[in-house]
Amino acid sequence: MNLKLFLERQTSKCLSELGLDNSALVKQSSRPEHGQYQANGVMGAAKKTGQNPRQLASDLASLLQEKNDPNNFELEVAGPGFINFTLSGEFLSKTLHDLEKDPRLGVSLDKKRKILADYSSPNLAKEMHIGHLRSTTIGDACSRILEFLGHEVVRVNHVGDWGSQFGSLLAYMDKLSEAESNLGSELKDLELFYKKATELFKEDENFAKSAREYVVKLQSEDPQCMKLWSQFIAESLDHCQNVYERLGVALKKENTVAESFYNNQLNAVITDLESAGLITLSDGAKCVFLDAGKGRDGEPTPAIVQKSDGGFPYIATDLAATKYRSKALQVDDALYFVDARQALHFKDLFKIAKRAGFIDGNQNFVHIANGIILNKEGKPYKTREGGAVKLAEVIDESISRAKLIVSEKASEMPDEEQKRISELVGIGSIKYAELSKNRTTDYVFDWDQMLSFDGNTAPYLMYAYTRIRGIINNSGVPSDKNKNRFNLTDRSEVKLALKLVQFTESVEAVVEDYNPNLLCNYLFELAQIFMAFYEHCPVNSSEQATKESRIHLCDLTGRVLKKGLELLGIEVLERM
RNA sequence: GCGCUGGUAGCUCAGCUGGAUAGAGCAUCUGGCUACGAACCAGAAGGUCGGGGGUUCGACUCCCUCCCAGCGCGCCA
Repeated sequence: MNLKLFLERQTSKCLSELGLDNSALVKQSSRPEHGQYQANGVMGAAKKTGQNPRQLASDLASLLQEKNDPNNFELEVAGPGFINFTLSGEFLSKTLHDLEKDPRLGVSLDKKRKILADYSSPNLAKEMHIGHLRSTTIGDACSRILEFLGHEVVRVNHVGDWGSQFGSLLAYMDKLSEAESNLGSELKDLELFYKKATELFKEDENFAKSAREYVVKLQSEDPQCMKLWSQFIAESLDHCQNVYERLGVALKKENTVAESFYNNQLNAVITDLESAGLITLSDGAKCVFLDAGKGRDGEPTPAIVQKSDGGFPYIATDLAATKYRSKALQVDDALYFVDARQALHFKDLFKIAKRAGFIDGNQNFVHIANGIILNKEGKPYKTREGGAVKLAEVIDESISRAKLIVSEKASEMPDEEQKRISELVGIGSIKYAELSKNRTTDYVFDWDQMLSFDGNTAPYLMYAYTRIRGIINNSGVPSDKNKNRFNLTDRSEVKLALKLVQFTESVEAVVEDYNPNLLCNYLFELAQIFMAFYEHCPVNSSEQATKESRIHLCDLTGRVLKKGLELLGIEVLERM
């Protein structure tokens, strides 16, 4: 049961019986002295009708008492008109007992929707770097959570596999194959490959000429060119897939729908825009003028959907994608997990798509913007200039740092197990570092910070889990559920119990605006509360009834931690 | 020039549709391993929430203005 929702409904119902249609605005209390939940809506409601807020709060409290089982919670009217709720131990214990029997841990299913999640979406011309981490981890976590809530999630990796940037790469491949170099091994380091190709482009006239010709060949789908291109793309996709697998990201190759997939739909898109009367010809380019945008010169700026040379800029591809997602896939929602610099692009894109009838009014196409990762100087990494830390490198470094600690703290464990622990701790740390931050703010990349294993980090949560497993394994108590109710006597038991029943509140909060950091906050707080409980309340040395109640509390905490971390895409260990 | 983000403790960040005395982590200081696992716990210290106005019972949150930083704005993706 969602306690917050329960109290909100009860209170709002009573409020409306008093003739007021305001929401009760029930929230988790800001401080323990104010109970466990508080209703903030009374003051606003009183203001509307000119009543005395204290009086209204007190009337409302009486009505609430009357309509509810008096054994459920105590009420207190406080301050200018707050109502504070304190749940009874028995009510909490009962709620917890229900939670224990529920494989979904109190999280109910939503009305099912078909939701497309477009995330990661790297450019295949280059190796994945640190900048791709946000979209990838946030998109993945949100997808997992939406699935858990019962939605059909269509994962899409909209990779960049087309455009003029491939000219140099293909020309370089051509050059290498002529020189009979080992193309395969050259391609292993995509970053270096890209760098060499761009350098040649700058320095070598002939090469530059060849590169430009390859752009044309690519557009006309020249067979020899397409062969090289396919080889390159396959190599690059393998690289991405390798990163996803190492990171434990649920993207599969079959989730890839590359830009080139839409090539044969682009002309139709332009025709659609023309028949919708949206196209204006300007300097030979086909443009859509939107009311809002003004450029540097104060003139309205168009979105160019077809260049004067007949080529298509990426908004054309994206328009084709919205149409495809809407009409062919028939999604209810489409979430684009892409960095905030694209905000204007998506604003234009969705506006045009709506006007052209690609998206209908019931569909939500929305840009879930994430902040960008900055370098030490506080500047964004420029993809085109390179220099961004490779994602594969971050993974390697994190695992090797974890290895160092594991070999020190768990030297008695077999090498295989140490290796496995290092991997999960290393990967978990990276993902948690990313997910626990607010999605929208930019942050400076720092090795030590991202790969820290102390405090509010993945290892802390994983460690809490191993402590729980340790207790349970030593307890000798069989893990059959449906036991008696919890016996919550110590304050730290009550705190833990309350936190556990709030799991559903945090999961639901995430999808309200796609903020996985809210779940991270919750899990960290849960682990902290558990740690305090662990210090205060002996489990296995307590007398039988207390021991059993506490074992169940531990077990439930473990289940919530495991589930929560799983929703973030992080695995737990039995010991570490 | 216009637009979009953001500015909270020494550092990195939370702060949930306006709610009660602004919270964590790291770093610093003090205490705790013959103890269900010290990747931990208990405690201390640390703040004009960028500045200034305004709205109201109440503002980190909403409005205005200014300052600072980053990003975006006609043929790159």
